[in-house]
Parts: sequence; C-alpha cells; structure tokens
Amino acid sequence: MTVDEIRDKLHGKGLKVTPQRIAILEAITILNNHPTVEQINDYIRKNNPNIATATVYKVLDALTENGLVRKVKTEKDIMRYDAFLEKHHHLYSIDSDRIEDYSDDELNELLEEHFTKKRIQGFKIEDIKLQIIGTFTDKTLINKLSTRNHE
Amino acid sequence: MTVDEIRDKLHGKGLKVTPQRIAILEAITILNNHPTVEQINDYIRKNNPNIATATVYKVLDALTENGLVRKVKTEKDIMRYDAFLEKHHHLYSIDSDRIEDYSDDELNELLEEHFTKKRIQGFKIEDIKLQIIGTFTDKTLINKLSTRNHE
DNA sequence: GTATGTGCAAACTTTTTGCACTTCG
DNA sequence: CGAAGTGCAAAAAGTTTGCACATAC
Repeated sequence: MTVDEIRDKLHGKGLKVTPQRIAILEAITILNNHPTVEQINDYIRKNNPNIATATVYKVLDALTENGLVRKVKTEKDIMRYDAFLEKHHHLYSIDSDRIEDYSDDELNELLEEHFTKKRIQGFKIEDIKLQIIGTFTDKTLINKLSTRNHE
Repeated sequence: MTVDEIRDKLHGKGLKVTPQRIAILEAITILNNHPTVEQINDYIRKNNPNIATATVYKVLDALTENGLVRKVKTEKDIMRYDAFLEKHHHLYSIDSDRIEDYSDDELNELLEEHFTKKRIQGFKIEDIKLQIIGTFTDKTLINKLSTRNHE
C-alpha cells in the first residue's frame, strides 16, 4: 500500500489525512506480521518520535471502525475459561458477550480430509479451531451471567 | 462436575485439594458460558468472601497448566492489527509470536456447504474464522519483526 | 513437618480518558 | 474558521509478583 493509496483510503472514509494516520497505516503494511500496538509504536517512532501512544490507540480505533484495519485475536487474551475439554469450536455472538461451545465431528473430519489433501506449505498443523461468528436466535438458551457492561 | 469429581481431577494431577480450587472449578462449571476472571471472582465471593483475586489468577494458571481448564480467545484481545482485508484465516505458531494469513477459497466453499446442510440450531452464522495452530517448518519465510520477548 | 498454596499490597502492562492545543480542509 | 485530530498526563483495567502466613497431606 503506497502513501497515495493510504491517502485515498482515508479520504474515501471521510477521515482527515494526518501524518500520524499515514505513518500508522504504513507501519501496519510494512510490519506485515500482524503487529502489536507496541511494534507499531516502535516503528513509527523512528521517523516520528513525537507521536503519542494514546494517538496510536485512537488512530487504530478510528481505522478499525472504518474498516481500514482489523483486529486479530491472539492466544493470551482477556482470559475466559472453559472447563469443557473435548475438542470443540466456539460460537461467538456479534451483539453480546455470549460464547457457546460447538462440537461437530463431521466437520472435524471434513477439515482433516481437506488439509490432508491440501497441505499448507511450510506449516505443520497441530490443531484447528473455528470461531463461528453470528447471532443467537434462540432466546431460550440465554445464560449470560452477571452481565456487566464492558463498554 | 461434582465436588467429588473435582477432588479427583485435582488429585489426579498431583494438585493439592484446597477450598479455593474447588470453588473456582465449581464456578467455571456452573458459570458455563466461558466466564471471565471477573465473573469467576464475583461468583466465588458469594460463598467465600475472602478469596483473593491474585489467588484466582494463580489457581487458574495452575489449572490451565495442568489441563483442567482452557483459555478461550475473545474479540477484544491483546490487539494485533491486520491491514489485509480479504476473507482469510490465520496460522498461529505454537512456539513463537508468528501469525500468518491463510486464504483458501476451496476451504471456504467446503465450510459454506457444510453449514448450509447442517444448520446450527438457534444460531445464524455471519462469518467463520479458522485458527490453524501448529509449527512453521519453512524457516525462509521468517518475518518476525522487532521480536521483543514478551515472556 | 514440609512442600505447596493463599492473601495482601504493591507493581506492571495495556488501554482509555479528559482536556488544552493543533491541524486539516 | 471550525470540526476533527493530537499530545500529554493521569486513571482505569487486567494481570503478575514477592513475601509472610496458612494449610494439605
């Protein structure tokens, strides 16, 4: 992504084109291994030593809200715990904190078969987890406990 | 999971059976919607007002290390960012911070087909993301940038 | 009795907030 | 010029650490 493309993208979303935003989008493009805020921060400081960390967060929020970047989940997260230890996937609600387990052996076989045929170059698969994102339509199942609003 | 089963599980791992551990495992079982630390904390405080939050973290660490509970990823995590906006999945390295994008249209079709046939009761799917966990064998591709050791 | 676990308070890390100042358009 | 964006410092969340005390076995 060139600087001009970045300008266009920002412009297209009605966002003001500031040096901070350009630097941050450039950084994410160049540090293309899904950089953390810390990495982005360090990178842009080389050329723009005066960009505040708070600005980085604010810019990333703005970019995320406008669909110009996307957040990626990592291992060590906000830490929810699960005592159900069989192989399973998760259903994530778009509009609430709800997460449900989902087991589907047929699916697991399908995936296994797929990745046996189609190997991923340079990668040895140990496990596959699906995050199935959507909305719960079955209101009877609601078991959201102690829902404190986190926003 | 009954209290006796909990005792057995702890015992089986060589972990001492303490009221704190029982309370926490019970809480995770009862609060079965993948509770956060906060929810576990609040729940166990009802009956054991004197369990420290630090203890909850320590117990959860011990349980996780011994495979009695498992961490679940949530949406709003340690925040890595991605500027590659096409539909794609992620390869996660077991032994490093590395995350790579993975696109596979054939796989996407397979999944779409599978979930068209086999609907999930009470859930409307909007998106599916695979977390493919394993090891990178292709050392030439290494592009871990600014690797600060996070542990 | 001793290794293991717990409680507390303090530190650390990551992210957010409020507000004066600055900049883009 | 005015709305939108930035920088700073302080606060909020979430988690970890160190150490004296307590408990399981």
